[in-house]
Amino acid sequence: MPSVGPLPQSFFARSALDVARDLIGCSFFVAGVGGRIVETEAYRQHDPCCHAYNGRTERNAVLFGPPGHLYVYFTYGMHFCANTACEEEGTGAGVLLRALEPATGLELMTARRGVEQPRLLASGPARLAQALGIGRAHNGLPVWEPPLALCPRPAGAPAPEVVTTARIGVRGGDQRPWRFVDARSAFLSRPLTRTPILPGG
DNA sequence: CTATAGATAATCT
DNA sequence: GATTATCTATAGG
Repeated sequence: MPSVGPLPQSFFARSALDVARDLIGCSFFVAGVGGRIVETEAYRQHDPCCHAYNGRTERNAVLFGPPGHLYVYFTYGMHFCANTACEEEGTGAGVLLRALEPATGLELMTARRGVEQPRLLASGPARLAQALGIGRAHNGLPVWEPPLALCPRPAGAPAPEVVTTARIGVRGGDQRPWRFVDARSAFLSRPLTRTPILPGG
């Protein structure tokens, strides 16, 4: 019998690289609003681009906590972004949720975002957070309990073609191939044609 | 199509 | 005081 429940905590107790890759094609919902994940980025503790690189602080504490809890941060004076904490407790690693294909709650997402085109609803980490209504109140919540839900790809749904590129907007223009995308998705924050495919990941 | 400026405030040095 | 895992609007080719 196929499992139909949410992803268990053990899913996140692995390398952020593996989690980021395996999250492509899964679905994420906040209070029933969400869709299919098409873009993620991995951040590991000893990578200078990771918020946990300089050690634990009040802001990044969730990254060092148990895996599978949501790390929400505020940046540029106006944007929230959401990650799932990964690897074992005490390790500062996570996966940034960068884009999803809207599936449920289209009307609410449209109202929150103030745009009409489905392409612009959740194609980018701050857009995704705004569309799903993610804010400080969600920081630290486990993703397998309401109001959050992170569900595996339905049995029978085709496996996505996952491709890796450099991460977007990171300091130093770091070129590690730690961005994971569904190569056939039309809902990426940046098209693959402008983000050269890198080997490995 | 690409490039760049401006918004705007928590966080960290 | 500097920086920021971004987004939008606008200007230019």
